[in-house]
Amino acid sequence: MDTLQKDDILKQFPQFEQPLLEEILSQSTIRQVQEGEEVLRTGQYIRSTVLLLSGLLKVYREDDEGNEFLMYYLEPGDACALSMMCTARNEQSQIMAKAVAPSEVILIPSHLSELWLGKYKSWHNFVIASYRERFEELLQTLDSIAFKGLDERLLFYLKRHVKVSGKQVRLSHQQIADELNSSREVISRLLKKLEQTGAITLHRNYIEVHDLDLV
Amino acid sequence: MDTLQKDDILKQFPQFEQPLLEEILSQSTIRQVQEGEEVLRTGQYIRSTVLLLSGLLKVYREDDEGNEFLMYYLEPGDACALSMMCTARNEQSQIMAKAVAPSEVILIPSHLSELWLGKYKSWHNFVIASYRERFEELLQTLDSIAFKGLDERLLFYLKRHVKVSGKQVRLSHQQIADELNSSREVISRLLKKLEQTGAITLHRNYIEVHDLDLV
DNA sequence: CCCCCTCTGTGACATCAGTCACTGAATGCG
DNA sequence: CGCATTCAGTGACTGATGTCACAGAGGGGG
Repeated sequence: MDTLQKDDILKQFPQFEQPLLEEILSQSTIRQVQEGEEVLRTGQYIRSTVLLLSGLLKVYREDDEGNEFLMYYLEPGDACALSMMCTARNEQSQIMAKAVAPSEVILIPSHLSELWLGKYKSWHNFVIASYRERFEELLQTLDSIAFKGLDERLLFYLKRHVKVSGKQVRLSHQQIADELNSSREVISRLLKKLEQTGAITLHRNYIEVHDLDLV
Repeated sequence: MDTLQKDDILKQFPQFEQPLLEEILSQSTIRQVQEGEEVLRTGQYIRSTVLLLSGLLKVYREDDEGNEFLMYYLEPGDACALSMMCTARNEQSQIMAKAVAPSEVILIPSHLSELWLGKYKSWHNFVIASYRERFEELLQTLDSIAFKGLDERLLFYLKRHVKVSGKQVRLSHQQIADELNSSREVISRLLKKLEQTGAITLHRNYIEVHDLDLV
């Protein structure tokens, strides 16, 4: 069992040094997360760094009235950059993370992830790279909200979704509307227009994507 | 002169260890920046980590059509987190940074700032803290764009401006509109409304802020 | 002191997005 | 099979923001 887990981790995090992998195996816990389950909540204290072993997480922001918008997805091999930062100062999460598929996450106690920064070069590089990648993705999201109309944002959203989970987008219009902080009717109309261009085909509860770059 | 500079640095970065300060003094360059001058440009390769010694920088995003929006301000003692991250991989800047007042910046060659992460605990903490603070500010900006109407965003903008440069806001309506990616007429109207509540008084080329929390 | 240029104020209108009200279609369950 | 529930489609309306056109105010330089 242990060796199996080790292989799993190795596969997703091939860049880690051998001794680091050993430490991860012996010191961290692996948690199974169901689809729809929350991994991080806004306001929660963070005591672990979160690495994703399998599945898919969405990281999003939620305001006081329950509005939300998607920041980015985390795929196997990714880490929640925010959980690394909060960790260092024992602070509260500013974001929500929820499994959109059954997932396995590795929880590394804060003090270790902190310690490893100095101890393992590969860990240090991984943390810096994670910060940077998330920051960049966040900037892209920000751009699309700040500069683009809903039609382009929808395209951007669909492209990203296709990238992480394929051309069968299994989402209702309502779910999409939520993640874009919009309303169902509006999304329905825009999707209809997209269908008319031939880029997608609409079905109940899922969308078949053909080619979004045509548009 | 050297000792004067050292005192200056000490004053803004009291958390740095003595040997680190020595290295900064001997290895980095200090650059005077005029008001309006660009410190970082989108697309530019970054070879230095940027620390702000005096003055004020605004960090913002610009799209292909010249639209912009403000991400946050950097004050003396702050660092450009993005310049730290790009640095590590010799990558291109994703953002713009411009002096909004005459400023002095410290430019630290990338390889040193990288090296110091392992060498100086205080540097390491500083870098992590910078990442985190910028990320949080960016999230706030994002929230206001995603969830709030222009009226609230304007309030948020004014509050932030007051915090970094006082209650005499020396900006034209046009400049504010640019930083919020809006248009002058709209900002004029909203400011007028604010004036009617007594929160501010409008003048040519500047706004006198009384109390923004009244609103 | 006058002229010009920039900044500001304001009404009319256009456009995008959100809301409401309703219909019909697909699915699943008893 | 039939009903209930969820999902999707659509027209009418509203409100916020952006655009256009223009007027007036303030300040600085010749």
